[in-house]
Amino acid sequence: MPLKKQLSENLEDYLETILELQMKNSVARSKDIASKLDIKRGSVTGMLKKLVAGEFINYEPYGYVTLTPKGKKIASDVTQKHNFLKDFFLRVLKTDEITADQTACRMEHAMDKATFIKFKDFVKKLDACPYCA
Amino acid sequence: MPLKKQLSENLEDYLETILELQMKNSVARSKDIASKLDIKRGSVTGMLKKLVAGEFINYEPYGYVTLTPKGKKIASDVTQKHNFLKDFFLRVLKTDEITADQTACRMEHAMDKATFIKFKDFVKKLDACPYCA
DNA sequence: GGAATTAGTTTTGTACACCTAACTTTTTCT
DNA sequence: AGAAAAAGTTAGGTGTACAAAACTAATTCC
Repeated sequence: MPLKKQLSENLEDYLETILELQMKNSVARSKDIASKLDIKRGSVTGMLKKLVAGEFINYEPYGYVTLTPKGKKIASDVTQKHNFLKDFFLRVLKTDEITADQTACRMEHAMDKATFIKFKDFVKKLDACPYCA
Repeated sequence: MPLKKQLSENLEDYLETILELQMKNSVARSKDIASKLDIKRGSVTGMLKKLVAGEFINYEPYGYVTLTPKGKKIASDVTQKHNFLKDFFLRVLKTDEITADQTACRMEHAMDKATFIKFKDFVKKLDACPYCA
């Protein structure tokens, strides 16, 4: 299995979930990843192998999952996008919480870094606007 | 092949492309769909079958592709989202044309109807803002 | 410490969306 | 009309990501 440069949206979601679980529980367990992503445990095992192959996580059978620096970087970036987008939907567009979260979850993969930076600047300016706010 | 209620992002892209080709060339041809979506002709045939099965298009082997009312509705909705998002990236965030188009193409599937309406209202307000504009 | 429970793994199979290559139909051109 | 080119189809194969079910390892709890 050759090392891939670019991760699928899917694997990004795994990394995001792993980071979240690490934060909350200090370690990420296969079972919890499965339940967060709403998939079966058996499917997780296979995906973890891919993430190991790509050196995004450290993992040995029956062990805990931890992020490599490379994996952590990606997980952080995706999480940041997620939170920022969610906040925008919630606070600016005033959607409900669940929609905001779901939409952010799908969009976080669609926005490249440069566009995200521009978007952040835009929202910052917006928040300072006496008319729009 | 059972009729599916909800279309995959992929099939939405096909419908969007078919509409675009219909506009431009008055009819949509398999070859042009393939080249627009950057896939092989053989793959298009299979996807057209699915769209026929779901009653999103009219199509018979070696014939032209036309959208059913149902298919046209979806194609129009997606196209509208695409154009609006692209305009936002281009005009408000000031990204380059290609990035705007690509990002819109990925995001158009991620935004549900209600959120899109809120987003449109937001941009309208924004355009009227003396500070932000 | 050994049985029961829980967690993790493996295997087999499915669905989707694509490709290649060979084939057939249609169109074009002389 | 008939050959050549273009367009479309079919069949077989790939990779990704999932499920179900049987299996194995690890934990928990008397």
